[in-house]
Amino acid sequence: MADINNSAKDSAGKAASTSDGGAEGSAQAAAVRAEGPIWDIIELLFFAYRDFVGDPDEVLAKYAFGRAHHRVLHFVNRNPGMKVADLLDILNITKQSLGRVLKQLVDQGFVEQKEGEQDRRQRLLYVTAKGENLALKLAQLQTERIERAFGQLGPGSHDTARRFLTAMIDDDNREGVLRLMARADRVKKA
Amino acid sequence: MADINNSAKDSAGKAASTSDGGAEGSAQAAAVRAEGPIWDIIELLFFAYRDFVGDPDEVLAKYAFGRAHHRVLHFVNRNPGMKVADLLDILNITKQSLGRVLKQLVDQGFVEQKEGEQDRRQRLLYVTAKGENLALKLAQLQTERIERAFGQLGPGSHDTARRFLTAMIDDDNREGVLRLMARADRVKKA
DNA sequence: TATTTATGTCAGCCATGTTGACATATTTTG
DNA sequence: CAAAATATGTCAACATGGCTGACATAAATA
Repeated sequence: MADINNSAKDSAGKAASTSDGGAEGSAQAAAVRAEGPIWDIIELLFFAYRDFVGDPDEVLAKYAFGRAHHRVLHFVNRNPGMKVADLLDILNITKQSLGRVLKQLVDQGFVEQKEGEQDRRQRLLYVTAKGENLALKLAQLQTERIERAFGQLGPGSHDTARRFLTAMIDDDNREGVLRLMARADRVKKA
Repeated sequence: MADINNSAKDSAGKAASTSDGGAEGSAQAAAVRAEGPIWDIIELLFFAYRDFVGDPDEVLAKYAFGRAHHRVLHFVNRNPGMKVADLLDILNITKQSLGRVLKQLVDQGFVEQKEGEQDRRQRLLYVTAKGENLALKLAQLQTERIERAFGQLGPGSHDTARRFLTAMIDDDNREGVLRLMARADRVKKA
């Protein structure tokens, strides 16, 4: 409630919404809406994401790294042995852009590249111990925020958050993302 | 900048309270987890947000605008009559950075500035009809994605998404954001 | 052998963030 | 009222991290 559905209904105050009358939830989603932007989610995504990615910034600054380094470090840590081309696909940037930050990470000993065994053209990417350390430190900051959020919400919030975010991904990309994540978990376990 | 206040402490859920027995919520979050990053949410936030902000890009490109323009246009549309200083606070950028994109939006007739009535130093910001048009077009794209997501999830998903995202905002920023959003809704209705 | 593939690199452009210094008009204050 | 504070704008310079285009190299593959 709070906003949208210009249906003249009021909403006023009521900040974080407590339990809310359950009735309108379904009616609103299926029938009532259908007109006017969903301002609350649009704006909350902006603010939530801003704070979420803001956490690691101070730490990164100490290494003279930016968010680009963070993204690279994150995915290499999560997918050890990945190809440069895979990383490019995930990040959706050009190899020139990647090259810059990757070179810094390699030069400073956070990431290393190993020649592929079957295909020696490949430079498979791995984090060093130092790199894993930093990746974990950054992930921990973000995890604390997520846990604070889950702590404020009820049980099952992890699952609903995951389902919501998953549904927000491009239809023709969702499977790929989920496969990537599943594979990362598998590899990490080994 | 921006920065957080983290500190791993605080969790006492207030503000978003769940309505039901909060006991298990906190127990689960505090006791059961407590080790290892929450990789899935971290990564899903990355991918979901990437697709979410990616939608408007094509449209913006037609006007030779970028995401910076989008953000300005969005908040001015949502908060007509806001001061430049307010916008700077929300966007968390310098006035020089804002100045560039704002000037373009004004020059091209998407935003206009009016002298404040009580305080004539202020340049209050308003979208023009043209500006509102574009803002709505962009918001509509994002709304469609959100609706697709809600359609895939059950009823009540709007509410749970809102609560999750709200809880992800900095503790010492949440109230301000909610106040801003509530005020925007009020003004729009008038 | 010829071609394609995986990767890297040089050079330069663009968008958008930053700092610092300063200008101008207006409001507030001592 | 004069002085200080405030709201905004602007000039100049710089950093980061995107981009394109062109080209180089080694290795796999046809």
